[in-house]
Amino acid sequence: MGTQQLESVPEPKYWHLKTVLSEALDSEFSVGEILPNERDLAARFGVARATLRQALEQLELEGRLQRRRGVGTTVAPPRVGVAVGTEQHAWPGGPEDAWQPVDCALDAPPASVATALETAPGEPVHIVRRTRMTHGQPVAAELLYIPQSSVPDLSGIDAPSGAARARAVLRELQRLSPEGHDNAVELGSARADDAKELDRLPGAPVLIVTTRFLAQGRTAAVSVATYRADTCRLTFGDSGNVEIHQDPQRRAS
Amino acid sequence: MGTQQLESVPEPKYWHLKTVLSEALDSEFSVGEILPNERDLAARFGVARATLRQALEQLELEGRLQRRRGVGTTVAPPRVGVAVGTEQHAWPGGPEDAWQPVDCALDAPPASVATALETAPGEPVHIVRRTRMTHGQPVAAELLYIPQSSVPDLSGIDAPSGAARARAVLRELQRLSPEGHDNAVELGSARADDAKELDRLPGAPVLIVTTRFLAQGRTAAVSVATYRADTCRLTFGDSGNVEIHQDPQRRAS
DNA sequence: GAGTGGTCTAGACCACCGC
DNA sequence: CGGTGGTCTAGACCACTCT
Repeated sequence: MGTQQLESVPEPKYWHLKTVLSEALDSEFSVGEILPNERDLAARFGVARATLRQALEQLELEGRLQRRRGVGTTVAPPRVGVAVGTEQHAWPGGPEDAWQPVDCALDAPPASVATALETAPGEPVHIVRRTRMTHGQPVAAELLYIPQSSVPDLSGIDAPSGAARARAVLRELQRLSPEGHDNAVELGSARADDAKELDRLPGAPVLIVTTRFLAQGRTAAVSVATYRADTCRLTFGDSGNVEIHQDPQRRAS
Repeated sequence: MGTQQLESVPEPKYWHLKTVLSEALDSEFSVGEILPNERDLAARFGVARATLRQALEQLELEGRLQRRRGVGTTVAPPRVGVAVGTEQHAWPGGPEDAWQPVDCALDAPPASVATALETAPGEPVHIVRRTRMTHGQPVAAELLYIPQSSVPDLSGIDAPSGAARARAVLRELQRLSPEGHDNAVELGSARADDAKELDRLPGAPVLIVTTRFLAQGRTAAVSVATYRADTCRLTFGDSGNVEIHQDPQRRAS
């Protein structure tokens, strides 16, 4: 055997590519800059386009790149921190609520939500659609499930649907006395309708935050929010509003 | 043109495939069951293997499937809920700590961690490696960064490294009075070493939980934990230990 | 050794964007 | 209309696991 084994543990090409590109991004590119197109990049590295794309996909997953069909691949800005589970998000419709109501309907929720709400399967509940913006960009789409028993005094509302009715439902929900909430975070892929609102393609990776809102000893509402995984870092501030900004003289009073 | 357009809005094949497979998983398969191999499945649906794999990848991302090289594709069990940011995880080395110390070293942390710890760039800190198990399976790997100033009385410890030293460092860390902590969650891909510990391939999707532990008005330690995104659902219990178990007679005293 | 999923190639065409 | 990323094909070989 005159040939020599170049790598005893050969790492995949796309993995090596990803490393090389990642270092190039750090040193030779700045945020917003446009990369060469995929065909050129593939040729430059001597690999098939599919292999290059595998590397780009991972870098996009990690929030390093942003790719848009018909436009090109750009260097992504650092992920934005989005507060979840604090006052900002504490109770739907509250004064510091970061969500914008979009629509409202009355329909049967998914089985898993019905279980959490302790409603009968197929029993219709209020479904409020909301979106959340940060820095002018949509970062999350939400479905808020509110059983009719949580907002009993809704008879006087004339708006049958739309944002006006959504606001009315949230206002009624405010009358309950909050007893807390809990969250769960998991990875998912964007449904077609969420993808549209988030300005992404269907199937894009998203962080799904499920929140149960508690009042009067039971679950008063359930929220299923899908956040763009490429651009968002979800923050859970359990220790007050601690800022990371460099401000060495800052001190609690 | 005698041909007829089958779909005026043609959704991608892999997307349709994913839907069909997802429904089949619900109705015709049970947890742990082995699916036909990729070549057979692709032939059965009349698509290339790469296209089928695109659908399988998404289903794996959503936690519906589990694929293992050399073995096959199986139906995944529901994601396990993993408590983060509660007493279970509150302070490293505490009585209800879910983590197992593995190793300990003294080295310079990444720049971002150094900033959070307010240490000089390049200044070595204790780096404790830990793993977290649930139901006998590894679900997370962690690097805990502890500045030397947080554990000043470590001179009497003889173990220079290894799990014994890790436990000693954690014990010293316990002497500080905790003032809280905050978390951030984002999507990432597994580094080679983490992937090995998590029994996954490098690049597998992971949920990265960054935790700052506060004591004496400063950041006493920083934890960077990578959770398997396919099998884990991270839970943040902000409302006490509310159980989901059906127990209608349960009531707070 | 047989069978599985993982990687890689060299093409092709499509959907979308901006000019 | 030209250029971009997104989808898809039909192969090939490799790394791994199990028997």
